[in-house]
Amino acid sequence: MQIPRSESGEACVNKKKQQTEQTKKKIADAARGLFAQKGYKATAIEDIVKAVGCSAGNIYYHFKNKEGLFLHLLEEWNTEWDRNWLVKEKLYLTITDKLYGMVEYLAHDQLNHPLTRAADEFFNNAEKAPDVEERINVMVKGYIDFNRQLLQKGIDSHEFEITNVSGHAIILDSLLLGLSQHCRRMERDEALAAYRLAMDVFLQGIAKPKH
Amino acid sequence: MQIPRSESGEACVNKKKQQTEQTKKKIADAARGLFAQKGYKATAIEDIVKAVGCSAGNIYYHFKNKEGLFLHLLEEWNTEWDRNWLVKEKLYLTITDKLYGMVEYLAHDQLNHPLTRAADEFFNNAEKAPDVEERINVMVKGYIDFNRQLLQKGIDSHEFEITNVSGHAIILDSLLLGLSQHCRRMERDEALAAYRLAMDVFLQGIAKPKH
DNA sequence: TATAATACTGAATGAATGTTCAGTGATATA
DNA sequence: TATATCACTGAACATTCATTCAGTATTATA
Repeated sequence: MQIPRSESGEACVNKKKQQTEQTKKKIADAARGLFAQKGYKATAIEDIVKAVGCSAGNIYYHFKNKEGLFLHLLEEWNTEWDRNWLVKEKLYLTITDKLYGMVEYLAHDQLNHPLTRAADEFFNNAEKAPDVEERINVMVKGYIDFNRQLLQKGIDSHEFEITNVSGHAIILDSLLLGLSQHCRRMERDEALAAYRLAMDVFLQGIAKPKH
Repeated sequence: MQIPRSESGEACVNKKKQQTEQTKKKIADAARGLFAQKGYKATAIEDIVKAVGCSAGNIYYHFKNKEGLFLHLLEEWNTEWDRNWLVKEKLYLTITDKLYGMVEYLAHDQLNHPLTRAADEFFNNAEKAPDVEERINVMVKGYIDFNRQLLQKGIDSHEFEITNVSGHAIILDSLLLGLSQHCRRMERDEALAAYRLAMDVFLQGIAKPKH
């Protein structure tokens, strides 16, 4: 790894870096669209090649392989989601509201961003290299941790009264994961209603017992 | 379709019918094991051929194609499940207990019967012929109807007090669907605990508000 | 300017595998 | 016994597709 000298060399070194970044982005953008539209397996490298207008070799120059390209897209999507959520989160005061806001955003994001379908196809595919398995595990842990933190905050603020936080974090993720699969068979409004109802049930399910 | 004359011809006609049934069963059994072990896509017809000891053509003589064979296994599994549940159900008096019993049985069945994994792979695969899509839709509707009926009974017996029965039926199925996917990353005991906790949350989530 | 490093090409590779079909032997029917 | 139906064979077919790599073009370095 070389660091360009900031005075003279910068523009020159950047020309390559910029080119790489630009190409990577072009590939990623085309791939994202195709994966979302056709699914993971049904999208051939050849399709991406045509869409980008570059060679197949170039894709393998910038990404390890098809799996690596797809994982890159998923990780990009996750960081983007986190970034946006950090802004939205501030709009809600209670954790209960945050959870409602979260599923609302999640539902909108998934409904507008059909990479979910390809992701489910990818995650549920049985044949996976160990390094891929590992990157998926990290992602799943991330989702559950996200839930855990939210739930913990709700406990701290005395909105819920659960003890098994990790367990409930998985329950919540399961609910949302299953729902995202069912929502494929629904209209938009129906799907949004289902997400809200799911959160109703979950929140009542972890609510403090009324005395 | 010819009906064998019961007196003289029976044994003769049955010889073919029996052979067909026997072969179909042999293929189904071998395929079930392989799909469960290796997943849907990773199981080649060739593998099944080797396991059964018959020709590839024979499989296509008895089943329309690979998808048809797999769907046959799923439908077989479902009817078996229903048949067993009908017996078990009687052990539980309240609907609440029935629901706990149901997830318990579901969890055991899925943990012992790893066809679930292949099923998820199959269901989540993007490329499906229209007739396959249809058979899957029928199955999914069946799962939701099953939940709906249980919930309706719980309403009739005044155990719950929900109005949107169909919606809750989907929520319950989502929860169980998502959970079955998470449980792949768990130990057996952990998975069983997760199923129970899920039902705790769901039941409290639809419980009558205490006055 | 010469050399090195980088970005990119695209045809060739190579393996996997679902499905078919002409043909064979066994079984039922007349 | 002759004919028709059925259960079965298995090699060949047809297609798909991720991945590689020897070589070219562009850009940076000394």
